[in-house]
Amino acid sequence: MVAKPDTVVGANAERSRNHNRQVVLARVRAAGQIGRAEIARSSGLSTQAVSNIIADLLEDGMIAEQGRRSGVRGLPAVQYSLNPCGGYAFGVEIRPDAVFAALLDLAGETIFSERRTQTKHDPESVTATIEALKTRALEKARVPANRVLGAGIVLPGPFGATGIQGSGSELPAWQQIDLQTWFSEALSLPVFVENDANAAAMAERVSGVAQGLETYAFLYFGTGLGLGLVHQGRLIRGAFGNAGEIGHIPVPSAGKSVLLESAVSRLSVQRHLNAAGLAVTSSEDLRLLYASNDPALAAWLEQAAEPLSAAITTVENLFDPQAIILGGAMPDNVLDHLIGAVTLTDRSVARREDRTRPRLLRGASGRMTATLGAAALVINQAFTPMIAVAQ
Amino acid sequence: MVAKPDTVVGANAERSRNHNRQVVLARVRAAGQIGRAEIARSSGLSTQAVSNIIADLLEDGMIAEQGRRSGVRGLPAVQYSLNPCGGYAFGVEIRPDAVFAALLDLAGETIFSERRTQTKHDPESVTATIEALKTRALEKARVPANRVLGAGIVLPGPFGATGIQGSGSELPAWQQIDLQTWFSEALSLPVFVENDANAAAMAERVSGVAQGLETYAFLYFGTGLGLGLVHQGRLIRGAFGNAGEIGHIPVPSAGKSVLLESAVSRLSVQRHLNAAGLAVTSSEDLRLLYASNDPALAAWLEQAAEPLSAAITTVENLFDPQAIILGGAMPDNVLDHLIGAVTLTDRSVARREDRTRPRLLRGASGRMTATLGAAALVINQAFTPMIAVAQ
DNA sequence: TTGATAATTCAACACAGTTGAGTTAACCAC
DNA sequence: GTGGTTAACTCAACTGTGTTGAATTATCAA
Repeated sequence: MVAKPDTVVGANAERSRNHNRQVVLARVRAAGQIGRAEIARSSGLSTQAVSNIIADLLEDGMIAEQGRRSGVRGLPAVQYSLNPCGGYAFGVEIRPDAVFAALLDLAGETIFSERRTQTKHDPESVTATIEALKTRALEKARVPANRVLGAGIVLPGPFGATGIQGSGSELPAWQQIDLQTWFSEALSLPVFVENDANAAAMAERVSGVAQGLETYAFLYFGTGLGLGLVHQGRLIRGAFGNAGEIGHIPVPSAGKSVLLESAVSRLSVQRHLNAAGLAVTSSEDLRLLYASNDPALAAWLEQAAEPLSAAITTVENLFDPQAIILGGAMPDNVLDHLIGAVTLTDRSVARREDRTRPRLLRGASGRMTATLGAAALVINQAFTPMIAVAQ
Repeated sequence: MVAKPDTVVGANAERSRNHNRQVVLARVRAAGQIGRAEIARSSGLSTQAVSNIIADLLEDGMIAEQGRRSGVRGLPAVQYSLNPCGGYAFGVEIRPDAVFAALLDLAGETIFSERRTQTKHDPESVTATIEALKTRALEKARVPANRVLGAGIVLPGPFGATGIQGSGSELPAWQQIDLQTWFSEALSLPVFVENDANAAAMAERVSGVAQGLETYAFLYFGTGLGLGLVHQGRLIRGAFGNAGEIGHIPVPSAGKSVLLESAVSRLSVQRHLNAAGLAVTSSEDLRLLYASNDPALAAWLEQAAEPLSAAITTVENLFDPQAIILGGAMPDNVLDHLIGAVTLTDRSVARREDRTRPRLLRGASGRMTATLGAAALVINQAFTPMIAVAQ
């Protein structure tokens, strides 16, 4: 994030109402179908208050009536559920060579996505592409502009004090820019800026395998290796917005200590395969290579197991998540192999009797994870009540 | 924590007011001295609202008037500051052999502390000791019972679904108990239950070296080795309340991968010294041993540097804290040595130009850290606005 | 001395949630 | 079926809390 720390502010009528709308919306979303009285019970609001808010949300098209529930005594409760077309989120992922965009509805469904190659890297050119993509998305999906709740912008971290942080970036002009303000003005929308791993984590929560999870971690294969940490439905960004740089942690590998990234990452596997004379550029290449039982890839996977296991153990014990998700720029079959190859130690707080879910999951969103995640930031925000958060 | 997840609830007049009181109180505390208009500006409330709340807080004795500020144009602002005797927090640490208790005032000053040896370990006996300690604390410090804001109870984690989790604990009876309810009834106070590392982290925030920090980590030498994670002023507990089990992470040590706890912990140093024929039981023993340049201790410190450095690097990169604090059951000279021996890598998100603080700090609260932390949980809570948090 | 500046208060007001009584529609037992 | 029970829901009066804008006050600066 752009080091603009969330700031707690005071409550007033307007902010309270907003907060309560989000509380109600979150309950509707979590339940799928729910009646007003039940929302009231679980939210600490009176039925009357919930009734008023529900009327509001209905009028705004955010929810829809679903008939009455029967089978129990008493007046059957009118059920409500999310209205997917009640709001949309625009997501953008800026990569070195291209810009990806996606439009999601409230339910997290992708209703538009597109990739644009990007040769010019100055802020103005990239922004122009993004504006064009926004226009096109709304047109193709026939979504009125005022239904768009916000835009998420994803770019590889880590971030500096304001813009993107140096470290070999070819984009010095970006470093001077307050990204949130910049894009907010360009798109006339509330904007959320995030790194790829964090966004990917949110993507899984909004439409992937992390639905219903509140506390989990996402190990993201991207440029490097990142970890998105979600705690009680909120991203953990650290003091300077650079939490989750898991690629930089030391892990054991065949009797030596190495950086995780050097043993387990997209770059690592590519180097390894190159050394074996194999040119691999896309995830599809990797998928086919794995399917053909390539020995060089098998060797890489073999060496990756130990450091990856160590990293997983570390995350489990430091963060105690409900699950750890693996995803990003790796084909599903490779991810599945890695998940199978990880040694889960018993000496972990994640080892418990009352567990109902696997400790490791494969991400559902594939190659577009981070782009969907950009939009997911907006969706998630619509369901995350929090009085306060300046700007 | 006792796996009772914080739940966001709806806002109403009463909860909003409470929230706002805490927002104002937090501003007063952070500033030391501050006027109403300034609070209003920084909190998003109107001056009038702040005025009303300040009047409330004054009446409750939580703050005190401090004269007017001059030197600028306009009506001089009346300054307010915390009134230390406006509220007190009772903290209890339950150890296998003893019970520690402390009473802190609002400013975080310790105004009472005591240790009681505990031979009986059943819930009733321990609770009786705690009740006795509470009575004695209030008497000795001349604090009226209604000024006590709450009690913090600290016991070594990890916790199970309800009570303490097994793992060799001699206290099976505790496992069936909902600790928060149990102690809340016994002490007639709001109660916060936490593990030692988390409590220790809070102690530093309320009266130690973490004052003013919002996001940091505390490496706690206790029974094992724990990590208290504070993110934006709130503890990170993980999904099941067992985040921070850093003792279980694999780290490199002389070409092998070991668990951090086995190389860096109180138990580890004791075993090492025992093997060298040295009997060490207290921190004071260790302090003297270090002061006398004992070669066995030096050897232990030597071997601890590599694994500890790896752990520090891991925490920095996963969590991106403002600082990492070392403390707990180790004498200051040993902690200082360890801090000096850690290799801080440049390949860390913690390496930044705009840094004003050391990356590593020594905890200020010594041996009582966790006990003070128990009380600090209460104090911190009084300054942490959050609409919602069921029970 | 006078004007500018900024904190503070006052009083009317608006907003949102609460309360308690009353209504409605289903289930259940006879 | 009939009538009692249950629980969701609505209505209308009410309450608590923050906001607004004008008036007041105290200091600085020219």
